[in-house]
Amino acid sequence: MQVVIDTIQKSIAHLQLSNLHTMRPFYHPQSADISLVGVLYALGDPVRLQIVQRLAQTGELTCSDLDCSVAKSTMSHHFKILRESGLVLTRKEGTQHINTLRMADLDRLYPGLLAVVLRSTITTAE
Amino acid sequence: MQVVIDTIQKSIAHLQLSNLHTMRPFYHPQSADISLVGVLYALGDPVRLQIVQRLAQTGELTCSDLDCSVAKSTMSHHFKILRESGLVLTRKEGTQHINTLRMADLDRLYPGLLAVVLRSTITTAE
DNA sequence: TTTAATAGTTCGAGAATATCGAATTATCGA
DNA sequence: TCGATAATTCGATATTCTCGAACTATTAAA
Repeated sequence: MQVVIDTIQKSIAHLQLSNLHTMRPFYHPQSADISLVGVLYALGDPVRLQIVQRLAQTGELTCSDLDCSVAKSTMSHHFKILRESGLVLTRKEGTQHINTLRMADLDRLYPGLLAVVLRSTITTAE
Repeated sequence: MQVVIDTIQKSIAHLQLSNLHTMRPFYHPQSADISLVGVLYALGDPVRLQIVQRLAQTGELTCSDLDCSVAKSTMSHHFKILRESGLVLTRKEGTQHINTLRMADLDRLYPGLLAVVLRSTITTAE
């Protein structure tokens, strides 16, 4: 999956130049480049699913807002995958990175998907 | 994810005894044991997503009904994951294993999920 | 009843990905 | 400037994926 994403990113790298002026430090796919399989892949992990569910509740989250049963570096990795799959937007604010759900994009691309995921808000994060 | 599934399977193994008389050769989770994260994990692979999409179109599929760009053993592996996540039911018929979508179970557990997945039937199987 | 053919699984090795702790970068405040 | 905080990157180990080869099971033919 990662090799797939890498390939996609490389092939559309020139399109991302238009985002430079916004100074987002990380790669974020444009709406048109958010693939269903990539989103499902990102959601198919207990930790990441929980992140998304809590993001929907709280609106914003930083890496360390969670009671991390996993290491900090692993958390960073999970947020990277959420970001690069198009689920999450990360912006810098001081020393912390604030993440928000890309609700609008996702609802337009895959209407109902997040709704299903958020409906079962039982923390099935085993 | 696999370690998670293994743990679940082990912990509920005794419950599966009630299915013995149906002579299904493989592990199939009972409806109550189909987890959202497991389903999303199963769907988060290009090959498996395509399998599910084609299953919805054709109703039934065997391992070799697909133009496999992947090896036969890999295909078997993918069907195993679809089966053990609860997405697919596999029954033996002669020498072949016939797979069907567990539509009813999934629609009841996660209404709308398959609909979203099947709506984007553009074969985005990269 | 052998023999061969078909469908699928299992096994072992190498490639890819995940997880962790340690080291590094970046920003803010004293 | 010097720490403190937040998060990423790096290197090593562990898990998972993919493949071809070998194996099992079932059907059909000889």
